[in-house]
Amino acid sequence: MKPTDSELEILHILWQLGPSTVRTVNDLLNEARKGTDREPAGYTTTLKLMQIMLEKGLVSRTEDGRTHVYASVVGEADAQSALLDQFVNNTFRGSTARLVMQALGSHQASPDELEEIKALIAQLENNQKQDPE
Amino acid sequence: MKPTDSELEILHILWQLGPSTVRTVNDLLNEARKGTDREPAGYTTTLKLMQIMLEKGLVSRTEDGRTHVYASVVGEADAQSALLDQFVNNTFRGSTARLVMQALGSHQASPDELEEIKALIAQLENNQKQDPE
DNA sequence: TTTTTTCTACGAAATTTTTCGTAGATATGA
DNA sequence: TCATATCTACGAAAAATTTCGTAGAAAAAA
Repeated sequence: MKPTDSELEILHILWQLGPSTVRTVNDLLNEARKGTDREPAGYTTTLKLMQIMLEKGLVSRTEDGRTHVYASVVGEADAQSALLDQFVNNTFRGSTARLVMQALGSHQASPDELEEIKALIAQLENNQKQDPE
Repeated sequence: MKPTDSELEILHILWQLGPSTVRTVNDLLNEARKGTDREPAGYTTTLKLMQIMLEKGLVSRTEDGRTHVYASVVGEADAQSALLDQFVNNTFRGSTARLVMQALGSHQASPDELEEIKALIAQLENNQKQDPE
């Protein structure tokens, strides 16, 4: 299921920190919002959001005494992959190549990053030759 | 300004068709929705959305007799670039490289597309050498 | 023990997005 | 002409998302 923007914000924190309490998530959330135009979120706001995410199955939780510890159900890479899929469809009409071109063209990647990407392409091409299904 | 999902759906049609009437947009919208799980949109729904987009400055319009002809104010590439920016920030914490890796890794690109991308990288590297600002 | 702090649950207000019904004007067809 | 179809404007309902206040339980501090 597709997380909303706020939900994604929380998932990021869970991915970074691993299983966390609402308090921790809320603190980091507001830390991250400093310097942006977003207002800090109240504690119960974050709590409510995480409860909703639990209902949706986006996160799981375990009890640790009185407090609840939440964890993301999906891994970061899987979620990114799914979101990327939707984004490519929505915004680039399904063309991965156009996305990549746009990304490399208008947003600078460092020489190191370019090297990494080149290496990946080389590897992909290799697989295609050796493993042509 | 950031278009909502529905607004983006309409922008896609305007980009494909160029300046269009509400009727045309609505027809294509519903055509495109066939086969998906989205319900077809009523005419006045699309009309209202496009009026709101006009207020927001996402589209412009001219009168052709009794009907209005709407056009996207931003070009597709510009819009994609802006959306990509947000998406990279939201979903990949700002790392273009990780986005590209993920895109190439889990979503297949054809050999031709890989060639294109390689060419682009070569060009970028060239520019970096010649034009080191 | 008493007060203060820190949790969760929950309802509901506020906001944003999406949908549509109705009214009135203009064109089109019988 | 007269009915029918097509358009815009507009208000407002419906749905989804975000925000927060309050209440009550449990823990921590005084």
